[in-house]
Amino acid sequence: MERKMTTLADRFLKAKRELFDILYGHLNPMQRKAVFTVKNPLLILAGAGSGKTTVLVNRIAYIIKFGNSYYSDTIPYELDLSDVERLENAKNADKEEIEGLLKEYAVEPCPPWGVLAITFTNKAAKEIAERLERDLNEAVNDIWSGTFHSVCLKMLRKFGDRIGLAKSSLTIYDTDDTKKLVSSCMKELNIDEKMLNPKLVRNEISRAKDKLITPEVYAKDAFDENGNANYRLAKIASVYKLYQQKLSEANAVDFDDIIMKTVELLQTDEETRLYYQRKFKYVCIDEYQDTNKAQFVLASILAGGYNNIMAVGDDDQSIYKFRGATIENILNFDKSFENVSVIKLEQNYRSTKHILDAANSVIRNNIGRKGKELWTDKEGGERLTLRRCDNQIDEAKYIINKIVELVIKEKRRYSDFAILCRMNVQSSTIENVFVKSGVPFRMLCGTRFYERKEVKDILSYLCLINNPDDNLRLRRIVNEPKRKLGDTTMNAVEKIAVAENCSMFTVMKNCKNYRALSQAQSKILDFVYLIEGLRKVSETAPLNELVEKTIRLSGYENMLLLAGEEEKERLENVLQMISNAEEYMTNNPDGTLSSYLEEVSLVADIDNYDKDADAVTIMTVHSAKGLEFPVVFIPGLEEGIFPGGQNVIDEEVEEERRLCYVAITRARERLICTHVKERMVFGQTQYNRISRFLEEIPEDYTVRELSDAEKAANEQKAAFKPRRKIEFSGEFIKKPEEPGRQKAANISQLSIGDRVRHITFGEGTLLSLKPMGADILYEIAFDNAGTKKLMATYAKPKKI
DNA sequence: GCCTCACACGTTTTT
DNA sequence: CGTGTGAGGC
Repeated sequence: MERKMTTLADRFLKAKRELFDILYGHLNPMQRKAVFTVKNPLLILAGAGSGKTTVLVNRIAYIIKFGNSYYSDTIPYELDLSDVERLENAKNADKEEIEGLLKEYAVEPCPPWGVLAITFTNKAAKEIAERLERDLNEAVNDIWSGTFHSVCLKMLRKFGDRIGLAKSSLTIYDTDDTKKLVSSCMKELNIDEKMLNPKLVRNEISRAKDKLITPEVYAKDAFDENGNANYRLAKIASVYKLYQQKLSEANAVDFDDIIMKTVELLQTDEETRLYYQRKFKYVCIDEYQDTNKAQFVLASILAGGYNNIMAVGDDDQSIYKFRGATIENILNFDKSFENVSVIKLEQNYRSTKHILDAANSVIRNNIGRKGKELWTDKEGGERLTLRRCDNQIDEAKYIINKIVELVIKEKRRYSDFAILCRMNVQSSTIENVFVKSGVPFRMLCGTRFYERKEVKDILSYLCLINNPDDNLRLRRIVNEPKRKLGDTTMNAVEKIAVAENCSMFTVMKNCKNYRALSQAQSKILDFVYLIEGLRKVSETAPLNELVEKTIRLSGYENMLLLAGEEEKERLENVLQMISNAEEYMTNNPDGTLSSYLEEVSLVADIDNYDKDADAVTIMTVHSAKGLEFPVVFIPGLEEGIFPGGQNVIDEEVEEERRLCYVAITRARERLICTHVKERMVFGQTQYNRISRFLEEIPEDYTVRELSDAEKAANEQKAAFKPRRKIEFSGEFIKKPEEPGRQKAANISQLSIGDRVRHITFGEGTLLSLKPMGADILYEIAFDNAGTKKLMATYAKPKKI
């Protein structure tokens, strides 16, 4: 009897799994494994173009529809032969029928509200939501999916009062606001901005928050073990403390606080923590390589209930280190959680073999990586095109001519092309040439709508109406348009506010009580009445009316009208805000002023990214992540541009190389790389040598296209030395046959364990060496300067 | 309090 | 080479 049951159960499980494989037949075996592995922590290392989003979306849908059916051995206890036969006979049924059948036998399907899906950008969040909706219909609405910041804010809105945040009038400060706040803190502390760059301080504070370092801990860290203060760190610590105090007085949070405060909430308030740990049965995180420490801690707490955490990422595409992302999160995933499975997705469905081989040969030169090799079953394809131009105007012209050529020869659309720049400055030359050429294009790197001064001004009014304690926004607009409320008056107001421990707006409201304000009294009250009046409007009128009244009654519109032609664009932008507000009301009937402000500060790409327009796309490599194009141009492949600026020297180059990898892997069919002989940067002409990244790509994958002048020069040379034609015409740098290795071997006179002396860091011991491109990367433990990674040609350490 | 001129500075970007 | 900011004059 028992034996018969086992057989029946085996047949049942086998038939069920076969049906799942049919249902998910559009995925490859590795992708399917990733979808079906839902219990315990899972790390998916997904290379570029390997179907990462498809896996993520299918996995979430699978969890909701089928729970843990595939790998679960659970069988329905009333199972009989007819069940098994039903499954076995369904093999040839259509997918809808199979799905319905499998749902009947689902093991612990998860309700949508039990799933948390976190992404980095709104773009990604939107894409995932859209693709899920196709599969799950209205069930998507219950899934918590969004960016780290939107998810955290949702929690703070609900439970923020438990850590002392007023929930209703919570204000979000963007990067621009925080810069201003840091500056004003430094002024108050009498720290000379020439001695300590406020931008650096802001960055430092932001990095500290990424690592969950509080002002108190930061202040402690400013002292070494002997109790001596590091002057610089101590100064920054004092700014950090005051900065945080001012944020809290204004009931404001910056972007980093949104994460850090949520962690604080979950760590200190057990009830909240248990509530979310019980709620979220499955936690999924996209772009895991870009997470920082705070986000890692947050994710581990949220997943702490069921331990079903999944992270998708690609260590080779980590390009936000400068913003606090730690690649260690992905490298240490298996150590951070228990019972971890790791699945690698290495089959690329996007690019041709030549493009992939080129990408692989570049990224291979990085040391700190999990090691992954993309492959494709597509053969060959076009080789990469390399082209050297005289200057950046010539470069832009070449690109446009090439586009026109391919449009005619290969019948391509303009929207097939993308130009990926390392720096925004590169795009302005290209833009100018495009305008003249008449080829349609769109720039995706200019100033965004909500970052424009006039738009931020109007938003500041709205913020102040929403939260009168917001001193920063008050100061921004109190004299914009001019109301004769300049620095003298406002400094007086600020002084009183500090003394009375209240907000500046409160002081202004009670200005009759302060003799120091008697002269400006009527002007101050005019402003107070304006804001209070608009506050009343906000309580009853719809949002678009409030925006309109704000623009009119504040005198802002008049100011722009009087400025005439010069400010026409600003006026249009301001008026655009009225229709934006109207649109928001249509999409969010229950929307309030504060929810609108939240959306605006968290959602940056309401931008006019018109997907359907037939135009060439110009953007930075950073913003191209996650996108793909049939034809990609990478201009400016020169040392000093790409790899750029200060990042040419040490380990920073690895991030640049990942960036290059991202750029290359955006291309589906064609990749065209250009570099120039001379480039004007900041009014000075640079003569940069060709990028090391291009030298890392073997010649087999590339074709060098010559300009007419170069062809002529070559023919002349050929007449004398027909056998020794220089392939890289005019180039004096020879490419090693196997990139890097040979030349590297020549420089390397050091071996591991050697004692070395460096010109700035002093003496140390060589820990490791690694050939990189045409150079060697040394890791040296210096006796007095810590462990550093240095390039042999730049650092020139000497053996002692 | 406002305007103008000189000087400084100038990667990458999402939230 | 541009742009934006800040100090100093009016």
